[in-house]
Amino acid sequence: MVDKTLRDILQAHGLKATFQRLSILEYLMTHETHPTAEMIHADLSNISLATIYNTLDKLVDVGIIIVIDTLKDDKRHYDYYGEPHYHIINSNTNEIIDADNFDVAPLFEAARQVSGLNITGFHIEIYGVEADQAK
Amino acid sequence: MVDKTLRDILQAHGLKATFQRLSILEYLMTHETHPTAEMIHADLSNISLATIYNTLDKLVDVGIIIVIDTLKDDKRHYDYYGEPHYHIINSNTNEIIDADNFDVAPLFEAARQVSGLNITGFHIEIYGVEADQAK
DNA sequence: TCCCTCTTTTAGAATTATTCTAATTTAGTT
DNA sequence: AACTAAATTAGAATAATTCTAAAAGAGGGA
Repeated sequence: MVDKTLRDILQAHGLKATFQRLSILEYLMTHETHPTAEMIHADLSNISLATIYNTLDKLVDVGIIIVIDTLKDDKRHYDYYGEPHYHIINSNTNEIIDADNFDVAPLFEAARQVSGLNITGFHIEIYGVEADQAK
Repeated sequence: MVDKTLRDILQAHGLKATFQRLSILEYLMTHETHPTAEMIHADLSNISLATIYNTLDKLVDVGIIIVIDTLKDDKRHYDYYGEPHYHIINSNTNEIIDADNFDVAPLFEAARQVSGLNITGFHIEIYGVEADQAK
């Protein structure tokens, strides 16, 4: 049934449900680690690195996952994006916290007013430091 | 006097005011193109590419400029960040629009509540498509 | 169920943006 | 004017990501 759900998610986005895609999607849905391609490859070592990259690209294209590439390590991190959310990044540790306690509707409206575009998505990263070393 | 202001900006952030840094900072302040290191190097060809990268890193570190690396071209784009603002990205054209008609204070407060961190900055990118091709 | 076709996967090579190195120059101070 | 730590530089090195072209697999139709 997990498998069924995963198939449904892929097919709803027009992607064939291959073993590799099911594995990678499940991995992203069950890990809160915001992994890189290499990290996924280390755990799913029976899937080639090229396929990891190909699949991640596809999942990003259809909007199932998103990329975080603002970390200091210069690698792309991936995040399952079932529910839209924003990220809080601890600049001391590079830890990424998922959060959704903010309504983006007013921001969308502001962006629409400025640009005239139909808004399709967002990426928000908030940076912070541990409170006792703020200054 | 422009030069004076540029020196002041650099020195206020603890950076020596070299010819190269003055040139690159002025370039970023006077171009709305959100250029890459290569684009800057193409225009300021008397400055070595290594120095362009070094200088951009320094300017990012002290917060004078920010990086946009969510574009499809897989290159880092840089943006003078004199006044905090957010970005609206036209997914059809990759055009980046600077906007500031949104108060981030409530978002900062939400992030502080979730994380307990002292919030130091933000990165917001809103994606959109031209209205007549939204669906 | 069994083809058929188009898509996906794969290993390894290739690419290229960015970083590193070590030598030279420079900014800012004494 | 001299000093010293910091900055610049050319070119080599790195490594994340992309490409290639051959093999395997998914899913629809008969």
